[in-house]
Amino acid sequence: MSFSICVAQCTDSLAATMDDQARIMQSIGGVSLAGHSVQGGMALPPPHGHDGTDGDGRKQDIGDILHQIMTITDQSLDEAQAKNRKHGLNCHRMKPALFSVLCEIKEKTGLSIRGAQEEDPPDPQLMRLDNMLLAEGVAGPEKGGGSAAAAAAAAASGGAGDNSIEHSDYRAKLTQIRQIYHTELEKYEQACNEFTTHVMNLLREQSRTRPISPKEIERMVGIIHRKFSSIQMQLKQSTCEAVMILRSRFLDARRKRRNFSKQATEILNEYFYSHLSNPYPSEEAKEELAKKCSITVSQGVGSTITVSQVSNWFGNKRIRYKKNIGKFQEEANLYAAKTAVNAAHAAAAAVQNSQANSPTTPNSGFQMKDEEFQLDSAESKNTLLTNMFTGGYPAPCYQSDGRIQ
DNA sequence: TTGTATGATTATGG
DNA sequence: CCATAATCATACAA
Repeated sequence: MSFSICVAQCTDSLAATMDDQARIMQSIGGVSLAGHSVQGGMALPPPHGHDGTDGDGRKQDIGDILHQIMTITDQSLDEAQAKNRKHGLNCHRMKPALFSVLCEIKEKTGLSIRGAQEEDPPDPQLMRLDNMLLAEGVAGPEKGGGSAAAAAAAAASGGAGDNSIEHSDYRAKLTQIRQIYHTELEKYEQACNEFTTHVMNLLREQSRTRPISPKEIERMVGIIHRKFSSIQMQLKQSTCEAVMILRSRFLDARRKRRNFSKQATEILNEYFYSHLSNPYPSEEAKEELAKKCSITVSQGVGSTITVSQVSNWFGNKRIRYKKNIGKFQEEANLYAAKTAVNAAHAAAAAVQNSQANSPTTPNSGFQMKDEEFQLDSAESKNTLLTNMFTGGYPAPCYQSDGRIQ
């Protein structure tokens, strides 16, 4: 959004408003510029202390003055040109009288103008935008905003609180948006003030020639402020859009799956199968696993792995292992062998042995929560074969109460 | 192109 | 809040 355009818009409409005023004065004042007639109700007051002998000439006189005033208004007070005429006007003997007349007219017309647009209910959309910006941490206080945004993002993503990489990325972008928003807002504020002062000066200047009540200046200021706040609303709107886009991209990125590296999977599997009887790593264990996975992957292409990802992995692994132990048997044996090697530093012969029928071979089942999850050793040995024939799952025997036999 | 593997999300329960 | 189960959506192999 171009700032200068906004100002231009504002200026335009302001000019239009002033134009309107001039027109209103012209039409309501009921004075034809030729000075031929003065309409009924709005008749000019009789000149003080004078009889009407030279009425025609005076009417002409007044008409001239009015004409000059109108011209000044219409010409927006071109300084150099109008100075002399203005001076002349100000010193004119009829000036005070005319001024009071104009004031009176103004008083009457001003009421209807003011009455027409007094109501100014807080725009519901603006409030919505404000609320959203506040909630997203764009409009809030300085550093609290960042954490508020993080909290909002965490809440939106289901509470996975600590995937720092993507989070910091998100936060950085949000901060950027935030900064832009604030600088723009400040610019608008400043421009609004400048413009208001300018207009007020202008009006004050004009008020020496034509009657402008403080109420009217107030009204004008109100108009300007409304204009600027509508511009601000555009800014807020586009900021909201930016935040939404950022967030959806953030969530999309999270949703977009990237497989873990070979090493990471290996580490996780190692832990899983070596703790098969209780595959629930503690918080610390998860942290350690996440760190280990991230380290081994750091020189590669993959991203780092977070604690919540480790949790996801174990959650998926448990359920999938449980659902089809047969499918994981080979893998289980492999990792069992691996851990055996790692733990005991055994000789190659020992490895062969353990692969065949070591006690560490995970056919002993594990405890899932409260449910006992046991597999018959006979069945276990035949699973691969079973799969080859059935091509499907070896019928996990769910009982009516949901337990697995 | 299709089926499977897999990481992430959602719904539900304690 | 954590676990399971179901489901989504993509990566990847065949």
